[in-house]
Amino acid sequence: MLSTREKILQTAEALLSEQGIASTSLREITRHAEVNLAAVNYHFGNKQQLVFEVFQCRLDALNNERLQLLDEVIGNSDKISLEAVLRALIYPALMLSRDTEKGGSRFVKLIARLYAENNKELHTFLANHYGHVMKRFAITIQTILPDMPSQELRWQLDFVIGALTYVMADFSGHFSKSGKPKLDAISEADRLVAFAAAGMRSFQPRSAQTDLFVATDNKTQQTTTNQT
Amino acid sequence: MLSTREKILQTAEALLSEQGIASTSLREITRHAEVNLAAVNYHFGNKQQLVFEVFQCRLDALNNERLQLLDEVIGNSDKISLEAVLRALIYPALMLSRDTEKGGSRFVKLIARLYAENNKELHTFLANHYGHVMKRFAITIQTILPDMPSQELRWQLDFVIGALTYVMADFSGHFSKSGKPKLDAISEADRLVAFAAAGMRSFQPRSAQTDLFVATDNKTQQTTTNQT
DNA sequence: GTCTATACAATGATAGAC
DNA sequence: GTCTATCATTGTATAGAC
Repeated sequence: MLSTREKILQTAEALLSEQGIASTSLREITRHAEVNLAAVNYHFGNKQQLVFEVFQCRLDALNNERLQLLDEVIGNSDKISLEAVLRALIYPALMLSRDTEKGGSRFVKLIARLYAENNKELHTFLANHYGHVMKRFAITIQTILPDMPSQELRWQLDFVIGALTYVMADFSGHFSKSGKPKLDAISEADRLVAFAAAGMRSFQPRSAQTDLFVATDNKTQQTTTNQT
Repeated sequence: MLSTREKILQTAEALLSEQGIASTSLREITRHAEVNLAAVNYHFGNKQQLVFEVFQCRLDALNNERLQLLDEVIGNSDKISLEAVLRALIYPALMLSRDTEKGGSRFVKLIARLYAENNKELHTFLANHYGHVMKRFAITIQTILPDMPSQELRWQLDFVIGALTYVMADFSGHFSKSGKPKLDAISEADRLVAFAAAGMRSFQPRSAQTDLFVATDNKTQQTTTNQT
């Protein structure tokens, strides 16, 4: 027999990721879980905390898988390829987002919903649970691309995470009326890996990079890089 | 004197993008706008429609600016550079997201919040208001990179839009406790343009692309491209 | 057509009994 | 730990004034 807390957590994950946060009432959750309404407040404090805890376990599992893959990549060869590292970052996430059996795809949509809330609590929450993972990836990549300033690397990692989040949440179809033929997770991940790797490798110290742009009469092209 | 409808729209934009959708009640909006609560339902039907209309004018302005820039790029030279095209896509959005004076940055956060709702109405809404813009960019890029299959181009454009959305909403700081020194919009846009251009140019027909990956025992690397 | 006052069901949250 | 009862607030709907 599951504890009241567990019953709430499992029911909440299913309902929240299926219907969204705002559209799922605590009463609906407790009714399906066959527990009392007040039990939510007793065990989790309020609705937001419940939502956080719902995906915390999933988030930890995802990041652990990423780190394990990264360890394998580092351990298996002394010359690490950039693609392999990016793969360790991207694959687990995209596989999870395409896994309908264990509810992974629903969970991913829940993450996307949470993203948009964009509040302070979520900020610190993500910093605590994602921060060390991103840092490890950044450090590893820096051994592969030693000429890239660490700040530049962080921006580029943001680009990659942004693109990943976007395709994970399946926003992709939004811009075409017809929709788009689905690709399997592997192919889609491979494409993103190749795209990201090329983008990262393209970096070269400022100067030769801006010639190609067509000039607009905006502010002058001041580009100060404060770091080596 | 502003019409009731206008007062609601302006107040709603400010409050919604500042506090989020769920946290802003219709009563708060009407109180600040000094109009009656029922006026919202009369003029907009319901809360969701109000939210849509709030950013519709902003969205149109953004896309018109993009298309105008694209026209300039196409008109000014017979050999169009990929960077210039991506710039027309990225610059207006990133400039808007960094414009605190005219409320652009707040508006951008509102977009990000809406993204996560991920409902059917928003899907068709975005298809109607973004679809033709993306199509024009895709067509233009295809003249620059004629060897890229149009499907591949759509995925890559999704990657770019994803990365753009991410940095626009300023999610960037989420993964580090310390935060990150802000860059001006121009520099950040230039970085994303260079990153995206390199990623797009990196495409080459399947086969030579997968060698570098570390093998996992997942599904075989089936990648069918049904389109030229 | 435009606006107002009012009512209603549902929600998240809490206090207190057991 | 669990439950009942209750609260203020929410989005929405309607009837009627101008």
